[in-house]
Amino acid sequence: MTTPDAATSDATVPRSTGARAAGQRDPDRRERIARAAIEVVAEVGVEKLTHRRVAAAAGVPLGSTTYYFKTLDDLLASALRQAADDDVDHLRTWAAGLDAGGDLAEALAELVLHYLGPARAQTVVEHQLYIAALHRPALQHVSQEWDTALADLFAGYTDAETGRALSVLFCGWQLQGIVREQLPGRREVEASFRRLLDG
Amino acid sequence: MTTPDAATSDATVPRSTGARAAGQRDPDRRERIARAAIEVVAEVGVEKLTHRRVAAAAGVPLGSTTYYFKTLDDLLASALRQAADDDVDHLRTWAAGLDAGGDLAEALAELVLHYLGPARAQTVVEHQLYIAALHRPALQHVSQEWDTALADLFAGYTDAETGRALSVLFCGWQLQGIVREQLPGRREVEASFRRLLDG
DNA sequence: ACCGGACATGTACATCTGTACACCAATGGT
DNA sequence: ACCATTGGTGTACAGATGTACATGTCCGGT
Repeated sequence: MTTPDAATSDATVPRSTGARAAGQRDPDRRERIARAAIEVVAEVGVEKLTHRRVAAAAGVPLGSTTYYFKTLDDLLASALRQAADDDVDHLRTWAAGLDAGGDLAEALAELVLHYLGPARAQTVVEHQLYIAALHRPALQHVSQEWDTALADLFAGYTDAETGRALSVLFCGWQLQGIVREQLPGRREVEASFRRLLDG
Repeated sequence: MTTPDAATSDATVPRSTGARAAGQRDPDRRERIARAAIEVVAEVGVEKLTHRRVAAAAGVPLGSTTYYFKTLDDLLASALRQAADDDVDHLRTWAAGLDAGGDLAEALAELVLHYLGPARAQTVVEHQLYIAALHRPALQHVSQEWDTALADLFAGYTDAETGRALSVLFCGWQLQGIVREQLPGRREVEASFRRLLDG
């Protein structure tokens, strides 16, 4: 990220002959760029997302970013959609690995701590998506789908209304935990979920 | 907001004589500018916050914004601090007006709906603050204070841990409600709070 | 009456940004 | 063997932006 060497063109050197390795097909390029954009958002925030930064992070020239994404908003939207999809996938595999007889409150607490610890970057991006969607109608549908998926997933173990309540509490823990340097206690998180489940 | 007439200088007209009404003291200026910044954040988001936009919204020349706030980050930080303070004030008066024998779950549900309806702009700004703080250490302290105040307030009616849980659920409802066009049902919100309280 | 300093403003400027576009390279169909 | 199409890249450019600063204007102290 702190290496402004490659892909920071805009210089006026005519580059003697042709480009180095142009014309080679690279089918993953588009996705690589989108994923680099996610990385940038996680590290510096949406407000600092620029074509050039993404290009540097992806290791591609500036032109590539505008070739695959007509506009910056387009790039942002694709990146956040990608991030949301990845996240839902992750949640589904989590659910699949959840053993049926286990304690749901305990599992939820663990999940919260996972998202605030090892997967912190993912959580950060997810919340940036939420906020970005406030002023970008094209993204509202994406973030709504995300928390609907969350509620549906949780509802599978209880009922629709409880599922929604769990997802709300879950989001709350994520939001409050993400800004604090100290993580909430596992016991307390678990207890809060249990209260919703026992009600 | 859609009137880009005054204070959009940067033109090259030498403005015949001196400025119109310069030198006049205006003690509220600083605060007016900060409040205009809040307005801008609410309307277009943090990523579009610029000196010029704030100047236009506040009805002051560009120079004023850099006079009172050395840097843009400084302006943003002051604005968000201001917003958080206003919000805490609002919460305290809400608490003061809450009659002791009343139903807390009902009151909380009403509060949530208030923040998603009439006071939607305030909620939007509050969440932008949260997200902005992620990459701005100077702001982390502000957002932490805000949700601590929330938890303490709620704890006054129950106990510390319940207060925290209520604040988490409260934030969750705010976050999920802010992106949806349809508000959550009062009954459902109230029920979720009641579950936490009865646990 | 005078003056130092705070308030306030208009303007200049280097820099960054989004985006357009002309160009080059490979591929696949005929 | 040819060439149209698509993938890929470097560069240019107009506009927006943060910020500095010279200048003007008023107030309070002496």
